[in-house]
Amino acid sequence: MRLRIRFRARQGHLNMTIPNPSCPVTRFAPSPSGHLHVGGARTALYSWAFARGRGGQFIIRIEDTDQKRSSDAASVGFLRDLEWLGIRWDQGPTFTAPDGSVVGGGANGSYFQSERLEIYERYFAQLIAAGHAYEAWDTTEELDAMRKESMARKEAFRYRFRGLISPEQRTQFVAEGRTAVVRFRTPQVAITIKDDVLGDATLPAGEVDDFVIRKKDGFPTYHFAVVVDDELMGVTHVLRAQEHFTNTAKHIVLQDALGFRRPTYGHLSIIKNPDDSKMSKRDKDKVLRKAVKERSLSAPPAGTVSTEDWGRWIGDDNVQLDLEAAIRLSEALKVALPEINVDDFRRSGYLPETICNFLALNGWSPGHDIEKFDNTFLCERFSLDRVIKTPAKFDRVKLLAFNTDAINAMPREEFARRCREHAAQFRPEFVARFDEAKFALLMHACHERSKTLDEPFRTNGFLLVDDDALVFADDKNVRKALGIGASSVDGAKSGLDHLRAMRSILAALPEWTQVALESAANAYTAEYAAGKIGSVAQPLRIAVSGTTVSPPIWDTLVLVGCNAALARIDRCVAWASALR
RNA sequence: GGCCCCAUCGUCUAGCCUGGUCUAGGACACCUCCCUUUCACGGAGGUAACGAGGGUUCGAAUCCCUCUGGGGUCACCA
Repeated sequence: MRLRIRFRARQGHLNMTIPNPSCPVTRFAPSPSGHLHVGGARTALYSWAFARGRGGQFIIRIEDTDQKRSSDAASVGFLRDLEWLGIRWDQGPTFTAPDGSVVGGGANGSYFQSERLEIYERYFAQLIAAGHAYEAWDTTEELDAMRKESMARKEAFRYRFRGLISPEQRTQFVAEGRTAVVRFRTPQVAITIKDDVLGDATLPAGEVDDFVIRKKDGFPTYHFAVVVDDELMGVTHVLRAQEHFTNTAKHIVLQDALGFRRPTYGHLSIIKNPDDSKMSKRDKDKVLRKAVKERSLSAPPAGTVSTEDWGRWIGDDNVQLDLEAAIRLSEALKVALPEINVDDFRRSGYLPETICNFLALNGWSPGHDIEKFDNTFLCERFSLDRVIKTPAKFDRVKLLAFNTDAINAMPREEFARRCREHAAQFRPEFVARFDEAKFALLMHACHERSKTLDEPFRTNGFLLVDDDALVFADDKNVRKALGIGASSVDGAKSGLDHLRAMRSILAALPEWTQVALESAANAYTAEYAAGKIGSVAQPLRIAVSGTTVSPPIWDTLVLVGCNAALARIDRCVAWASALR
């Protein structure tokens, strides 16, 4: 059995760290396809906090044994998202953080499974020599047929050892062009899984079949690689998604056959969507596929997805569109993409510390009605016995409330600084449009009413449009504020009348500042609007922003600027006059 | 379907292990009122849960059993 794969790196993997039993070693081991989603982020957070709070080590390992689905870009994305959340690894792929510090490295590398093939080979050989594993030559078609047969008998298909083949038979298979996989010869005994979250569970004998440990392409399967690497990297505690719970039996029999130690396991319940479906990294694609199907589209809308990508994507439900393409397609199809990935939440302006806090609370609680805490507190207090066993729904509304609280509690300068960083990445048009002072004013004006770092930009698009291009909303609120369609009571002035009057007053102002604007408006209001500032402010707001919602009006007027404000008022007066 | 796991307000959860202090606490959402130049924030109230049925016990959200409901898993994916 000789591998034809070239090893990319092989440094360091013989230096095995002997863990101090009092210091736990945990790991987060994503497979690099798609993006880090909130479920994975929570697993990473718990694993990190568990090790950190106990003076242990936290490892990142990239499980890229599926050549078809793994990508380097995804690996980098995972690392970036983790680092952004404040989850830093003691060992793992090296990564340069935005602040310039380097995370990762370590003596137990490589931390990419695709670079550890040589190691796995040794253990395959060990297992085969001991009679714990054997070559199996079945073709995919043969296996499918066996599965079908089992299904017809209403039984679960379980592959069993079917006796050693003769050397002649083996030669024959090779001549036919067949390639063998290696299967583990699972002992037919009951297996007890010890789990610090779910408690212990015993699988009856015969539940686990002779599963594949080495694929045709020479790569180990997940089960094999995870067992070998956890042992070699000295992992003491494995926290992972509940979908792996039954798999643990496979890992246990493998560990026993290999003479490895058993880590302590903790399986975390899944995180669900509000509609009870499983929250998955494929949810966005699911939404898009549904929309495509409903519209019976046979080709991608122009400018969204390349024909090649489209074909691949349509042909295989496991294929995910990259984010940019997904966003373009969602806009073309007019459907909203659910926020699933850490990256989605960052784009939407959520704070990493809030995400961590909220994620931690989704499945764990410190007790005593404590809800708001930081990662330091989490590390100090996190324990497996307080992890919830039941699946939880991810409540974006509550997350937003947490984010709002965190933003409101932030010092003004910090809010401005972080918004600017956000804008630099996601809203460059605002950075380009405003000078330092005006940008600061926008931040100040929006701070207390912002729920995310993105909100000052998302809600104030009117600041960017040309005066000629501003669209005035023709809705109930606008009509009411302008007095359109209403008959005058006792000769009182309408909002539109106030707007016309204020136009002249504003045009004559010696300086365009909040103080000057406000005092001029107050003076006018006292005399002509019975002191009701709202009846004057709202028409102005509509004129410069197009709607009845904007930051505080005097700030808004300064942000828009004198000339633009007057031009907009003129346009608004003309527009509203025509409405009557 | 086989196997495994789970079960408190609409949602996230505290309480359960070590039965009484639980006429079940907090948070988000929702409703009412107040504040207010819009939106948002904020303030004061309010509605709202132990899945069902059996036990055990003086006493059960807490312990046991059954049912029901939910989840996970049965790949050469992880």
